[in-house]
Amino acid sequence: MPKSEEVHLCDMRGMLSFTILWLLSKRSMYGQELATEIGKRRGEKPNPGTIYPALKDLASHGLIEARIEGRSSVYQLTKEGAVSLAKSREYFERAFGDILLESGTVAK
Amino acid sequence: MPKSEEVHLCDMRGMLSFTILWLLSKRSMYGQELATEIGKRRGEKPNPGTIYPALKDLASHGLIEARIEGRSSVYQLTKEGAVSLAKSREYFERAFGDILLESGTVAK
DNA sequence: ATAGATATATCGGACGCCCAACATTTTTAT
DNA sequence: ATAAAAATGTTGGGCGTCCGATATATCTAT
Repeated sequence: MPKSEEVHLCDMRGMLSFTILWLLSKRSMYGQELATEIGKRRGEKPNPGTIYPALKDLASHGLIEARIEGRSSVYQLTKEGAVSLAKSREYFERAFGDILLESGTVAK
Repeated sequence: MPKSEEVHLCDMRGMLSFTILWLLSKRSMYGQELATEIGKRRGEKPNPGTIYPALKDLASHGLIEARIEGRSSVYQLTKEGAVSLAKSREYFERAFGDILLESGTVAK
């Protein structure tokens, strides 16, 4: 949304690290795979300059780790990452749970 | 979370404007009321330096408007604000809906 | 072998968010 | 009238996010 012609307000940027941890809790992925997956959710695929520094940061804090596989490096969640994800999700639910619930379209 | 002693990763900051618009769609509120309400969700009440600039910004873009009432100024959503909220919520649901759904604790 | 596609990576700049601290105005209590 | 409380507001700094541009290495066609 950032670069859109629209009134831009409510930018909704953020939660990148959280989303990455969540995606990696589903299955191991490499950078571009993550970017594509995030793009599905956001509408626009994040740039390399967005995704790789985020991965580097998460790795440097031990929340994810990479193993090289051919031309790409596949990331997977560590135990610490799983703990961090659980805590983050708890916070996320408390902060935004009812906003999503009330809106009907998420109806189960 | 920002100032916590914890490993701090997955900061989860953000979505302030979105949350404010959503709260104001429930009922009109003044600054400190909004701050308290946000504090319930986040765990910590945001500082004046966080909440007032955000309100000023939203008002300057016509998404909310204030009417002075005694010692406080009460904010309410404008039509433009309601439109912006609807769009933001749409985005929010697409980006994070399934993350919340899967986690059980939001079960309806 | 060469060209194109794929994936990773870094840099500069911008912006929203956020806090701590300080300051001001207005209401309320004594 | 004076003090305390409530609410608003500003300033300075830091951080995560994000883009556009640029660069490099590696696979895969031809």
